[in-house]
Amino acid sequence: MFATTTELNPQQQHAVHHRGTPLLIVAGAGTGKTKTLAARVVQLIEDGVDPQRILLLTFTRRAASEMLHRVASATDDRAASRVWGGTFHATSNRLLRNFGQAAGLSPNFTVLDQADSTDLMGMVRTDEGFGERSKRFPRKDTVASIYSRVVNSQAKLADVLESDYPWCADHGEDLKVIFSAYTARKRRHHVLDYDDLLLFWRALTSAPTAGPQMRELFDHILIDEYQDTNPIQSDIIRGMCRTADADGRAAGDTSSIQSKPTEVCAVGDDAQAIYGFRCASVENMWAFSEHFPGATTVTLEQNYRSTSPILGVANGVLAAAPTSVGPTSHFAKELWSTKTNGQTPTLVTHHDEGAQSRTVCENILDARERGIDLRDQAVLFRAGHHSDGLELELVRRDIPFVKYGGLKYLESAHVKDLLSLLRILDNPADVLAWHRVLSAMEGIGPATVRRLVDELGIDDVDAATSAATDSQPLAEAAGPPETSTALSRFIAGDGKVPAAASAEADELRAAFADCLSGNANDEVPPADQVNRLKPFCSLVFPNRYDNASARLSDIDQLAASARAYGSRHRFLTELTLDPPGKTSEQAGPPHLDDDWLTLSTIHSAKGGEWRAVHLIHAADGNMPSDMALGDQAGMAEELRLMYVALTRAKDELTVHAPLRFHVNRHGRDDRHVLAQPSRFLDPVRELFDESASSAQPSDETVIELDGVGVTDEVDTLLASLWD
DNA sequence: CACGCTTATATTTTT
DNA sequence: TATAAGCGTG
Repeated sequence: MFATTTELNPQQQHAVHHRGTPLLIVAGAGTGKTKTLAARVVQLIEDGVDPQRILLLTFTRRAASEMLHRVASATDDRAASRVWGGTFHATSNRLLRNFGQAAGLSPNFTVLDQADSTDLMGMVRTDEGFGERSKRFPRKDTVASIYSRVVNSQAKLADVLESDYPWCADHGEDLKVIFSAYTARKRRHHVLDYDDLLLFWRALTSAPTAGPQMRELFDHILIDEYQDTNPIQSDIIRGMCRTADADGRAAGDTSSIQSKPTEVCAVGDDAQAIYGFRCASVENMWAFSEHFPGATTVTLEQNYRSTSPILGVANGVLAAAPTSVGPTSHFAKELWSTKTNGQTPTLVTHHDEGAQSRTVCENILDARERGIDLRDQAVLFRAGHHSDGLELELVRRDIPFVKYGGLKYLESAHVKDLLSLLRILDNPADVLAWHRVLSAMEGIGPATVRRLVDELGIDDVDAATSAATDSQPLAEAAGPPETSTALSRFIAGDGKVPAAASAEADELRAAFADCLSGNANDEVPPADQVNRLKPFCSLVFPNRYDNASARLSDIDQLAASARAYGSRHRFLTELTLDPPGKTSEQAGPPHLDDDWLTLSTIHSAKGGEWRAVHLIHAADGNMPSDMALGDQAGMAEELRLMYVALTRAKDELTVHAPLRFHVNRHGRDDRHVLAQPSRFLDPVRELFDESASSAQPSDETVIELDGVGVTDEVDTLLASLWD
């Protein structure tokens, strides 16, 4: 018997043992959701279900590994490792390697991450000549996000433009051109973006042979964070389920025994739906019993995480939502806790951001004095850049931290440079990667790149990849190098480069050759390839970047992480599907004492919990973000974001609200805006201990303050001249 | 044709 | 800050 099963409360037990009909677990924050889900998997295994036939879909890799870790410690490691666990995207990647051929996909397809697909969109944008239009054309990021929104919401471009991008409405026709060129290019080069992973998976579930085969794979499908799935993901789940009357004999197959229906178990909390911007729709959860007839619902309401005072604030925020906000939750539940004694949460208002940073640092050190390690504390915020000021202060005080969310180091230019080198080796038809690498060299610009791509036949996809595909159907490793003519021709010296680039090009040719020098079954270890490519970087970086040496040492870090992988292809794929969530920028690599503070966006903090939580920038304008004002659905999501943040705290909760902050993130101007603490806190203000920060505004701010004051005065004077 | 300069402009969250 | 677009120089 699973040891902790006995520690489960009746509702949790019910969720673990329920069989026979689809199950929806409505699990409030901190109600032991992870524990319950893990216990259910353990129970399934103990009941004799083949672990391999269990699919556990989670929102992040972190969530999957935590859950499977628990499973492993309750059963045995081998069983746990055979469970299919991971994100929708990672699982799709795995399935498409095997079943993708039914959809005409090469098993060696490359996955583009967000930045890659944005870059590709940018290439298409310029190639299609949208640079020189009379009207200013949307930037590549905007184009890419419109595209993704259209795909994920499955809505018409015109409707998306009207509702979400009104300022781009004029470019509807042009966008169509770009989108189809973008799609054509992806197909041509056997490349999939994140959205494709979902689309292809869904399409395959309704393919005549692959569909039934995939449905045969799993007997149990468990989905975590169901409130944050989008319509495509919902289709996928349904498409992966055997129902009583589908497939089986109906499809005319030979087996005389009809397989039992697949059992689905979804877990979620609609009060914590915070991914609407990614087209997640809580409606999936609300419609669960329509999508899965005969479904049973179990509600978990006992909160094991937070003290009553903290829970009181969180419940209050949710219950007393302002009328401008629509309904926040459809499932009735009231969280309660047995941890009835606890500190009253604190709300601190600050004069400005600098004062907030200093106070937070002091609070953190204070809490540590009281016995709360840094690792038990987190600072949460709405947007990645909200921690900028605090990070400086933390570094100044030598407080180690790790930041989750915001810009990741994989997205920094120099890391992408190196990954592009690997990607060329992996898929010599990857024009995007070639483009990046070639133009990094001295004296090579857009025109030369075009010429080289042409001369080397990089864009000549059939020649470059078909050989690889034919020779290694379904194999794990990438195609043998000698068949990829573009790359081998480059190595052999084809492709004239300008004199200024010849040394760099020679180094690159040699490095590529060395990286490919292993034989087909025994590739050069990926870490060694990274190291071999480094000299090229040291030639090229100084022209490209100011701080070349710092960036070069990041390459070493990359080599270190490559060490964990046996093949380059796997390394690249894992990296795009499961990018390390941490930012590289740290206050020194986690100090000797191995204790560090967590900084995180609220989105990335989902599922986390800490003894002390410091929520910063909780001022109107930031929370809710003023971009959501006027949009009911958006406001509701902002409120749930607040709820998620508050419910991360176990023992101590401090909410900080600076009353002045910059209007523009990158603003070189001194413009500030005055704000109130978040309106979401208004109904629960009496549940807080309120105080005004004693920290003085920083010197710079005083100057800025004067500046603003003086400007106002002058402007008023001027205005009086013509009014 | 590359590259270094100048200008205007945007707005958040992530697999 | 970073991206896009335009312009002048070599």
